[in-house]
Amino acid sequence: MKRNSRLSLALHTLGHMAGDPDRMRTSADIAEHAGTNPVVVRRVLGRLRKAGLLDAEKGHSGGWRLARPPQDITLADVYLALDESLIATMAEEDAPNCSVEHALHRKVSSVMEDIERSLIERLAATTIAEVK
Amino acid sequence: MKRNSRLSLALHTLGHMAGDPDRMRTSADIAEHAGTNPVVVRRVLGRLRKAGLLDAEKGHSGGWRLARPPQDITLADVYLALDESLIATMAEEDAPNCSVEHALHRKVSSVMEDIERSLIERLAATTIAEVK
DNA sequence: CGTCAAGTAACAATTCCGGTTGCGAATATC
DNA sequence: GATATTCGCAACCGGAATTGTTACTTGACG
Ligand code: FES
Ligand code: FES
Repeated sequence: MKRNSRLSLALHTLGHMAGDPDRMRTSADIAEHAGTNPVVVRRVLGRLRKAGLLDAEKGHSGGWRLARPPQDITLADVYLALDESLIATMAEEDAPNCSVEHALHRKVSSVMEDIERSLIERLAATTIAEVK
Repeated sequence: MKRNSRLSLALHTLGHMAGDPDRMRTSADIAEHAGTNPVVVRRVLGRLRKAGLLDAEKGHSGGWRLARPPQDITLADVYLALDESLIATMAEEDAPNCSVEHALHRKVSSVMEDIERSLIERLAATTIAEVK
């Protein structure tokens, strides 16, 4: 349901980087490769940097590089770094007095949490070094 | 203004209806109960009608009613009737020549499909008669 | 025939997201 | 030190999607 190209961009870039981990790439290079804008690249990759997946350096010969060996970065790491559940969360409780609404919310939320856990488990089984 | 308030509205209404299945409710009643607009209600419930979950009748003493006993309507029925996956689908393939993108897409899509199946399975285990 | 309610189309308001521009901060090269 | 390069960040624009609203048509009931 989510219309989000951020995960695609992040995975694509990391998958590319995994093929030559020592090379430094600028946001302009990455943007051209991915068909988007350097600022968008920095927005997305910035979250991966804060999560410790990437390092960024400014100035001449600066750019982006993997912060860890590619076989130590799983798809779940990327998913969690972006902090945007692909699983829709239920709306918050509006009518706390009604048992129907309460039971529904609890039920659906519980299912969603299980599903999200399961998704992360599945994503954690693959590293970006395996997707080339 | 939450994205995806349709499922909430649908489940809330059906849960309410399950408590007194024979009573006929107008979209105006339902809208007031749910804090929204009658047209919105008809939009959402119309999908459930097309899926065979609800019956609607026009004119005097018309309105909405469950088409089946509440214990025969599962949360999965509602979810599928609305046809809006809570699970994000991967973007389309843009670079068919690149093995990295292709492998990524296949991997993530496969995980997502499994997760969606699992979600429907979980939702199918609960009927709207059980959430009161 | 008159009333009520669903069905539907059209439009406005809101939100979300990617794209874009601009500028400041940091760092390498000269 | 001056200059060029690159990230960081804030602000804004434009398109897409969703919800709310108005208005009208269709059909059923008394
Ligand atoms: S890694 Fe980008 S198109 Fe192949
Ligand atoms: S508030 Fe609607 S069924 Fe309780």
